[in-house]
Amino acid sequence: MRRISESTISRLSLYYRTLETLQRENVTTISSGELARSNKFTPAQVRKDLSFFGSFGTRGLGYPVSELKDKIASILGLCKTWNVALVGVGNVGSALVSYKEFQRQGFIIKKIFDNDLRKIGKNHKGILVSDVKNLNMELKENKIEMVIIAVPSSEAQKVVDEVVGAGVRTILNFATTNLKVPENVVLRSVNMAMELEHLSYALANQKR
Amino acid sequence: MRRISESTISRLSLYYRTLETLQRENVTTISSGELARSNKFTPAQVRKDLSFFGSFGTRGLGYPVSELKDKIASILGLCKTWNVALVGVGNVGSALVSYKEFQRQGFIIKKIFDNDLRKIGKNHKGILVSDVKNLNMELKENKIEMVIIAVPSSEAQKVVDEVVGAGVRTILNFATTNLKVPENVVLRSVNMAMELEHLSYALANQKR
DNA sequence: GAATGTGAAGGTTTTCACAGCA
DNA sequence: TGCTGTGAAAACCTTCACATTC
Repeated sequence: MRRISESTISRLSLYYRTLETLQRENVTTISSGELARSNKFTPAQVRKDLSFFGSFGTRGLGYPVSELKDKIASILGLCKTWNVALVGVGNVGSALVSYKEFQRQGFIIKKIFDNDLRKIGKNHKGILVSDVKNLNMELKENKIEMVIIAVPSSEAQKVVDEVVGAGVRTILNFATTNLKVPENVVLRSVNMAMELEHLSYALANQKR
Repeated sequence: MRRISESTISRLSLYYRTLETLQRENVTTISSGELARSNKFTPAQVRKDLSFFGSFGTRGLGYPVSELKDKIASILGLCKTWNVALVGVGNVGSALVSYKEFQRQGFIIKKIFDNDLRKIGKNHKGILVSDVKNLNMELKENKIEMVIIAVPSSEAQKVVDEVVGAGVRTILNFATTNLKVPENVVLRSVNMAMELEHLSYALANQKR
């Protein structure tokens, strides 16, 4: 299969969300045009995106909401569950543990790590906080497939290196740093600073 | 000026971060090649990006670190400060208030709104929490330029409509919904669910 | 000699436009 | 008739390559 672009995946996420809503409203069929409108894309875009994965629609009619939703779920890997570990239980880490979307998407937080002695050994919303010193060993033992980095920027690269060393190949990063990972590791960063800079640019260049 | 692409703005953010580091290390000059290497871009890309805004380098030498940093800051609007309001002080909102990067980028949280009577009227890290009922009036009175939406998804569109109604044209959204805004409003969403779906896709399609 | 700044070339993504099917 | 699925065209973004400048 041809390599699928990042933007296509992002849009699939959005289609998925729209389809969830439609399903709740008992809509059974939707056209590329309507699906496009609710996300400000073009109908052709929607059809192209979907066409990379097969043909799910009926000519003259549109797409079956529930089937398409399931199909996208399977493309995005939302049917499976993944073993996740969180490193760092500060403000961000803490918010993440209570973030329901996580579970809903099949990301199960199995382990939490921190370096703060006051936190280690205690329970955090039902999950025991382990010493970050045992990271490597425990990641392997618990078959962790993804790690969330929510430590201060200054520590982030060190943690990433250990995580990669333990064989984890998918990382979600919340630190504001340029992290280096080998080719075969997927790293996505939720870079608030960058979002802010986009907004700042928009604000500064707004037509009045 | 030709419209600047989103990706160029994202990269400027990253260059900016690199330049900050270099300045701390007392490096005075940097070539497009070095700037590229530290972010996994190409030298040509760096030069193109910068060329949209002027010519800041010296042929045969490179770019002056401190000047280039300031120049990018001014492009991204980081020299100015913006009046910001936060709507919703749950897990996310709360984490945002303590997020230092915010202030550093010139986003000053002037107002916090919530609909929870237990929170209204109380102080939250030095900022008084107001009733979301007074949103429209208070946004105008305080000359708020940007609003952060950190309310449950079900409420988000309602809040956005009010915010837009009050004349705010820049919104940072943390709710997991497709929000609708008029053409002239800049909306950026920090969509965790989307990030997760990218990772989920990566995990599901990882070559073993 | 070394590195910028930039047209032109090369890629990738998006949109167009229409054949094909319900 | 109405809407999908898809090659082809257009738009957009990235890289190349070199003239230009220090």
